[in-house]
Parts: sequence; structure tokens; C-alpha cells
Amino acid sequence: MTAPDAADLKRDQILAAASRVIAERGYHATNIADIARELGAGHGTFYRYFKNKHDIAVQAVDRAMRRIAEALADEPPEVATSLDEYRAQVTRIAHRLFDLVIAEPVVARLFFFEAAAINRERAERFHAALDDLGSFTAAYIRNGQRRGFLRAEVDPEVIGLALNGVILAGAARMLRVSDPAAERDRWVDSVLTLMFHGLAS
Amino acid sequence: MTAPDAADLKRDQILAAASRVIAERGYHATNIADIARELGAGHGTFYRYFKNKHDIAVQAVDRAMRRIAEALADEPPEVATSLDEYRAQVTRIAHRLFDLVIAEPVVARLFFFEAAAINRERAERFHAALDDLGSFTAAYIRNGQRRGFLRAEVDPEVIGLALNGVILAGAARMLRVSDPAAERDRWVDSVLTLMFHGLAS
DNA sequence: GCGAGCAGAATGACACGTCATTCCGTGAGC
DNA sequence: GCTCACGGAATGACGTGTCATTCTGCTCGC
Repeated sequence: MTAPDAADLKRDQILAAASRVIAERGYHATNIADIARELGAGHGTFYRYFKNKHDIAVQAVDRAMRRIAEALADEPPEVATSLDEYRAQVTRIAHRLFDLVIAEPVVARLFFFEAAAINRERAERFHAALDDLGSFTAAYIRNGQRRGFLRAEVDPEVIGLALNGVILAGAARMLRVSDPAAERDRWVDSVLTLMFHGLAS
Repeated sequence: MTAPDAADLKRDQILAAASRVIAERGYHATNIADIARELGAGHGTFYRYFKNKHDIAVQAVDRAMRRIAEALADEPPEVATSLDEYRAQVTRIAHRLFDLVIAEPVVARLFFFEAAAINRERAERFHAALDDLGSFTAAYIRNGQRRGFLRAEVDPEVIGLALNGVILAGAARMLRVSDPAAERDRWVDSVLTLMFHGLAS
């Protein structure tokens, strides 16, 4: 192993340890000694690889954000040509996202809870990321409106942001129940019905 | 003015100052000196009325929670007998809640952003409060299902929590735009359409 | 192969800054 | 004069970050 590789590995180990501790305790209740203990290393080692506490938290959160963004790739908004295709797309996206929450709770906790918690600037950045996600969803709505399979009278931007809220609520739920896979299925069923057909009987 | 009244007034003034500062800066970035400055008082005065920083934040947040809960009173879940009545109820609730967010941004910020931020125990309490709100909404869904005007196949608990997510997303939005009243109207229109009739055309 | 020297990684004691909380002198009201 | 509320300086706890020291692995010369 060459020196750059060994340093990268060490850096990743520290970042993973920090991610676990911050996800578990929250950023503000985490201190450097906690991270060092989780790593099984000395306190000052940390500063060889990261500038300070803020730096590592930002990097942990940004990595979690990238991980979430990956889960949303491969589903281009303009390809669905019918309600069934769009519904299948939403089903895949929902499963992928909720499965990520279940499989990688540290990533989920960092994204959904800690990303806004570090300071005000990071909260704004998190909200901007949610706005991007909402705009991404709005692009699907507009595609469906253009092709005629989604209703024209709703505001795509509002629906995009509202569905963000549903995702956040679902993810928070899935992080807290004893059988997250069953909870995911309950959510996907009911939320898709709500989303496409509404509550009116 | 009697001594208890004067002390209560002073206490309320401190609590209001703290609420403003915490809502503006966030709990963790707020210090006692900031609150004292906002109040135009000495630093140590604070401790004559509140135990410590945590105590005042908890009281500010709990007061905001009570304020939100008041906005939801007077809409009993079992009274709607038709879709139109329920829709009117939801419209009133949505307006009342979003109008509160617009009129009292300090209350809204404390509830939606700071309630979970203080520490882990308070985050759990916030989630429990959201669960209660979700259960309250689920009671409306069950009433509609029982009476036949809402579809039977959705899970009321899931829908209750999902609509929580929509409320949170809407509130966050309304706290950030330049014309919140216009944004509220956009939201109420589209979200009610989504909620009752879905997106399918 | 062994030992010495070197470079860089690791460590943890310590310095420092911050801020929550306490304390005490002062002034106002009774 | 006495009591109590107040203001702000003082205090001490705590966490972050620094740096002197030690450790370890590698290379080179004998």
C-alpha cells in the first residue's frame, strides 16, 4: 500500500467513525474525544486528517447527501409516457429511498436529522437540497401534465415540496420502528394511492 | 401591581426575548448574553427566573407547542358526515395552521425547527408530538372511512403521518418566501386536490 | 543481517477560549 | 435601616485545538 492510499484509508476510517457517532448522538452532543474513542485512536490523530470538528461533520453530511442523490439517479423525469409507467417509476424510487434508509441508517440520520443541525448556514444548505429534490419531483409532474396523464390544475412546485415532506416523514418513521420493511410496504401502498387517486371514495 | 404579577410579567418578558433569539439564531448558537441583550437587562437576572439555558429553551418550545395545539382545537374528527364537510374542515385547519405560521413566525420556528434541536430527549418528544398529530389526522380518516366518503383501502396511520410531512414542508416554505399569503393559497389549493383526488387525470 | 538515523504518524498533556452560571456590590422601594 | 432585585464582573467547567514528545517503519551503511 502506498502512502497516499494508507492516508486515504485512515481518513475514511475516521470519517466512518465520526459518521456513526454523530448519527447516534447528534452533532452538538458529539465531541472529538467520542470520535477518537470510537476509532480506537488518539485524539490528536483526528487533526492530522481533518481541520476541525465542523469540517468533519460537513464532510460526513455531504457524503450522506451524495449517497441519497445516488439513490435517485437513473430515473429521468421525462421518460414516463403513461400513468402506469410513472407509477412504476415512483414505486421504484420510493423503494430505493426507503430501502436505503433501512439498510444505511447512519446515512439516513445524517441526511434527515443532522444536515440541518450543525449551524444556520448548513440548515439553509439542507433546505436548498430539499428544494432541488422538490424541483426534481416537479419535473416529473410537469412531464405527466404535458403528456396528459396527470391533472393539469395542480402546481408542480407545491406538489414536489409536499412530496418531500412525505418522504421525510416516511424516513423518520422507518428509522424508529421495529419492522422497517413492513412499515415501508405500508407506506408505499397507502402513499401511492393517496398520490395518484386521493382519499375520496 | 402585586409582586407575583410583576414577577410573572418579568418572566414572560424574558421568555419572549429568549423565544425571539432562539428562533432567530437557533438554540445552539444562542447564548445567555444574547438573551440578556435582547431583553435590555443584566445577564444574571436571567437566573432569577429560569433555572438555566436548557430550562428556558424547553419552556419556549413547550409554549410554542401549546400554541400550535390551540390552532387545531375546535375541529372534532367525528363531525364531518360528507366529503364536502370534511374538505371544508381540512381547509379551515390548513388555513388556521398556515396563518399561524405567517402571523407568528417565532412560534413556528420554535416548533418546527428548534423543538427537536435542543437534545436527543427533546427530539424524541417532538417526534412523539408529531405522532400525536398524525393520530389526530388518522381519526379524521377513519371517520371518513366509516361513513363511506373516504376510500377504505388506505392506512389511516400512514396517511396521518404523511400529511404531517406535508404540513412541515408547507410551514418551512411559508417561513422562507417573500409573499407567504400567496404561497399559502397555492399550497392549500394544490394540496387539497392532491389529498382528495390525487394526481391522476 | 543489524543497527543507526530519519521522517512522519500518533499520542495525550496542556493551553486556550468560550460561555453557562454564580457571586457580590449597589441602588431602589418600603 | 432592611430587603430584594439587578447588573455585570468573576469563576470554573468543558471542549477544542496545539504541540512537544514518543513511536514506528523504512532506508542506508557497515
